Amino acid sequence: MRISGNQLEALYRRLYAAYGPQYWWPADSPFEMMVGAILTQNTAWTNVEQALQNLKQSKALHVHAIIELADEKLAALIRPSGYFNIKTKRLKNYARWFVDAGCFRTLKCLDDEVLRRHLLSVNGIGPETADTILLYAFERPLFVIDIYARRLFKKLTLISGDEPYATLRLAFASVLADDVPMLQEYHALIVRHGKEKCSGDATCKHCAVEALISV
DNA sequence: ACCCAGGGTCATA
DNA sequence: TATGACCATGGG
Repeated sequence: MRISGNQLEALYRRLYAAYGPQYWWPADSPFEMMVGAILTQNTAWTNVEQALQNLKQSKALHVHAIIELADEKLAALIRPSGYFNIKTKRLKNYARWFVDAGCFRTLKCLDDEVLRRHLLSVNGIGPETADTILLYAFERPLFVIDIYARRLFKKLTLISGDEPYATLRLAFASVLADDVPMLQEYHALIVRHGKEKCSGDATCKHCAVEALISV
């Protein structure tokens, strides 16, 4: 694994030039963002949109509604997002933790690493979900390593792709600027790029981004 | 019909 | 520490 700040900045500029700003995370509130982060685990976002829409229509997209709603009712609402029984438990675990921890008013005052540990203590919140919540709901500076990031950096031969999450996280953290808007945009662009298909002609954005990076 | 998607937990060795 | 099974819908 050999990652340099210059390479990461060059890649960011190339992604931004190709796709422009993505305006992530798509959510009307921080709490909706956190719910979406759990629902999208190993699931296509289009499925999550359906589930979020169901929750909105039932006025259930609120901490207390999640806590009070019967498991069967909640599971039925989030059904389109898949793994609905597991995700029902995870949403409830998270909502209870969030209230017990004092909601945003208290949580936003915690140090980055303390808050991260706290998030990871919730059953159902792993490193990726915790980091997306930290970056987009709590606006903490960090680089999210998801499946798209692994694929892209592997393709660019900057990583092997099977490094543990902690290894990649520390490697990126040591090299990237603590620029929250940039880091939010960076992750969004990587996902956007991952979904983009090759157009087949010379104007292909996908191929332009993946061309060799000269530092 | 098959494959995978904006992961994480738990049991096993 | 490191694999493997499991969870489940919807779109290509």
